[in-house]
Parts: sequence; C-alpha cells; structure tokens
Amino acid sequence: MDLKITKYSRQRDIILRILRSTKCHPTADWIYEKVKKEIPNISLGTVYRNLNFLADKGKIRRFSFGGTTAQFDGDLRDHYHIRCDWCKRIEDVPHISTRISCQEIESLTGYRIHSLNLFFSGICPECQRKGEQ
Amino acid sequence: MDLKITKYSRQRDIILRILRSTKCHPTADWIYEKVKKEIPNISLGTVYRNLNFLADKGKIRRFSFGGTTAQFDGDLRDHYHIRCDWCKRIEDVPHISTRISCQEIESLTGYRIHSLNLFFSGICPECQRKGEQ
DNA sequence: AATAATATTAGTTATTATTATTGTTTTTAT
DNA sequence: ATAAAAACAATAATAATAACTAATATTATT
Ligand SMILES: [Mn+2]
Ligand SMILES: [Mn+2]
Ligand SMILES: [Zn+2]
Ligand SMILES: [Zn+2]
Repeated sequence: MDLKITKYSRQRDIILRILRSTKCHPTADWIYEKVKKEIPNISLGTVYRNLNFLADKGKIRRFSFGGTTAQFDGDLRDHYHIRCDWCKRIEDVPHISTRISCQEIESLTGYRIHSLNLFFSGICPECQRKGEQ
Repeated sequence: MDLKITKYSRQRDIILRILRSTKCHPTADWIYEKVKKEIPNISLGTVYRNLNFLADKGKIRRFSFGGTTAQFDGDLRDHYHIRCDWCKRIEDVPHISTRISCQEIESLTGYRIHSLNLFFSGICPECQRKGEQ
C-alpha cells in the first residue's frame, strides 16, 4: 500500500518507468534487457525483487496467462485482456460496457473482493488472415 | 479436438479421472502424487505430457493464477474462479447472472473469441474471520 | 556535516517447474 | 502374428524464480 516507507532506489524507479511506458505486457526478462541499457550492471534478481515488490504494493499488476512465465502490466486502469491462441500475443481490451456485479459475487462466495480480472482468448485478426495455425 | 486419433493409455485415463474427481484446481505434482497410488512407477514427465496433451485438445483447462506453477481444471462447464489473496486458495464461482457480450469484444478487437475467463481475487471468509494477514 | 541504522544492490548459488531425450513397452492396424 | 505408431519410465537439460551474502546507497539522528 504505502510505497512511502521504502527508500528511494534508482533501479526501482527505472523499472517502473519502463513498465509504464510500454503497451505490451512484458516478462521480467524483457524488462531486464531494457533496464540494462540504462544500468548495465543491474542484475536480474533486482528486477524480479522490484517487480514483486511493486506488485505486492499494488503499484503494478502481475499475472500469467497459462504460460510458464509471469507477465507484468503497469496500467492500473480498469481494463481487460485478450490472448491469441495461435501467436500468443496479448492485447488490452480497452473498455467493455457490461457491468459485473461484484456485490453479487461477494454474497455468493462470502469473499471480500479486491479485484476482477477478465480475459478472453481467441484468434487475432492477423492469424485469421494467415489461416490455420 | 479429436481424442479419438490417439491410442489408449491407462495413464492418461487415470490422470483424467483423478482431475475430474476433485473440486480443487491441482498442480501437475499434486496429480502425480495421486496417480502414483494406482501406478507406483509412473513418472512426473508422463503426467505433464498428458496434462498438456489434454489441455491442447480442450479436454481440460490449464491456467495459473499469478502463482509460479500451472494449475488444471477438469470441469469444462462455464464457471469462474476466485482466489484469496492471503491463503491463496482457489474456488469456483459457480454462476453469475451478468452477461458479457462477446460479440461486442469481437467487434472491438477483431478477434474471434474462443473463451472467456473471469477471475476474482479478494479475502476468503475464513481469513476475514482470522483477521489481518 | 558526520554517524548510525537500515534498505537495497550486484553477484552468485540454489531451488523449482517444466521440457526434451532415449531406449523400452504397449497399443493398434494389417 | 507382425509391424508401425504412440506412449512409456527414467533421466538429463533448460528455464524461471528465489535465496543468500557482502558491499553500497539512502535515510534518520545527532
Ligand atoms: Mn493491460
Ligand atoms: Mn474450476
Ligand atoms: Zn494471432
Ligand atoms: Zn483465505
């Protein structure tokens, strides 16, 4: 919750800036390669540590779409995701008009709900054009 | 799609039966431990191979909820999931009345949509009772 | 400003999940 | 019964992530 109680770190700052400046949903390794251009001797462990830290504090999102590696999203605005089953690309679904009643889910499950994640999978336009697989 | 073209395998049969008979959303390793009681010398690789095979054929679901290991679900009926942020348990959300318009998403993104996954996270009733963390 | 306390780091090693390989066995088609 | 194909167990290899440690950077206190 409170990022204030932590000390400043240039590494964390840059990691957060890079994540926020991309539209893709990168892996720790992807971010590592980017940060290395600014801090050549940063270590992958630092990237993981800070990504997990930021995710735990709710400053970024961490998820994985069936794949084996975690992916991160610096965009905290309400939005959803779609993945192509063939080329595996992930894109934002910017806005949908339907409202899902979290209150209904809360009374149905007894949970206090923090977040709602909606993701679709299917075939992207490009793969549709290219045809089978 | 067609499981028919493959040869019969007792191992795959048992893996599928075990997955279908549990309400939890187990990892490959959890299933491995169960299968071992029936086939003591089965190998973990066989479990992985068959789970991936079944998932690729659409006979089971494979996903991971932020954690580092894949989880599987033998229940193909439309239903959604919720995870407790504290104890990490995952449960089914059996049914929700909201309608999400996949057609709207299709026209918005150009994707041909195959599936819709909805998952919530929050605090389970038990953790709420126990209090902080 | 100097000092002390502590968070964070780079570098490294360890762990864990998953996939690939290989030689053998089981299943199916002829 | 024979042969081809698929699946197997066992194992080695890979890849993702976490843990450790001594050094450094940041903050708080004097
Ligand atoms: Mn996004
Ligand atoms: Mn389920
Ligand atoms: Zn595609
Ligand atoms: Zn809980």
